Amino acid sequence: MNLENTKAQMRKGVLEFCILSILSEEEAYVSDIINKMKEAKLIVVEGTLYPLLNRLKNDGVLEYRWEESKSGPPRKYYKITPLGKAMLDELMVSWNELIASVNSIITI
Amino acid sequence: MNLENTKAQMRKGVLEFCILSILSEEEAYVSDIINKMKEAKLIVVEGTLYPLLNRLKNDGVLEYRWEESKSGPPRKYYKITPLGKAMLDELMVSWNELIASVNSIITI
DNA sequence: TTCACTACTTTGTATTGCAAGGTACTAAAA
DNA sequence: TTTTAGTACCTTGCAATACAAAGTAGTGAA
Repeated sequence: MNLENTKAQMRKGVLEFCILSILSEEEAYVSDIINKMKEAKLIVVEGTLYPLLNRLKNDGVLEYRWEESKSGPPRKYYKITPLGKAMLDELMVSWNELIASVNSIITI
Repeated sequence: MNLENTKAQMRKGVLEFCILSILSEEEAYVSDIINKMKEAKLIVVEGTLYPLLNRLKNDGVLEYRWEESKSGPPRKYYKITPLGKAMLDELMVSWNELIASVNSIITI
């Protein structure tokens, strides 16, 4: 048995979807995102997030701006692009379809 | 944008959960599983399934028996073990928690 | 100038889904 | 008998990616 592993797989599956969703509400930098995910009981760490955000930026679904901070180095604030919004809309559909699919399996 | 990729990630996340769920209902061999997943609109292929079933067997959550076939080589029929049932129960909880988590994020 | 804190970045590893190709069994066709 | 078709199981190699861990660099206080 490897419960934690399988649970982690589930969590990973919705990672991008959740991050796009968070950034569709308001700008955020990495620590903000980690905290918001944590509030929703979804643990995610720096080493995961930086490459992921970069990937999403390269895909054109996110963009960022630098902002000075009073307590340390400047921060990269990410926000969603119109293309990202479109993708989020489609992922919302996919997420609901996935729930329906899983539901149809577990209620045989 | 890389929608198909992200959708695939979501699907992967629930793969083990769905397979355990299917095998908790009745024995099945690989083609059965592929077909049942397809009915639920979840595509999965041989190359994914064989290593996965083996992994789950090694974890003690699945077991199998051979059965002769009239139309070809013998088939490996998999079914869930008591340990697998226990895991499935926990995954069911995790799945519902994940839905709640994602829900709390997308309805900010 | 040293330390603590914060933030961004990179490297290395392990997992794993999947395409593609391989082996082997049965039975029917040539 | 040999070939072909169909079915089923298995393996190899690759690419994606989450994550731990270590690195770089900015600010301000001790």
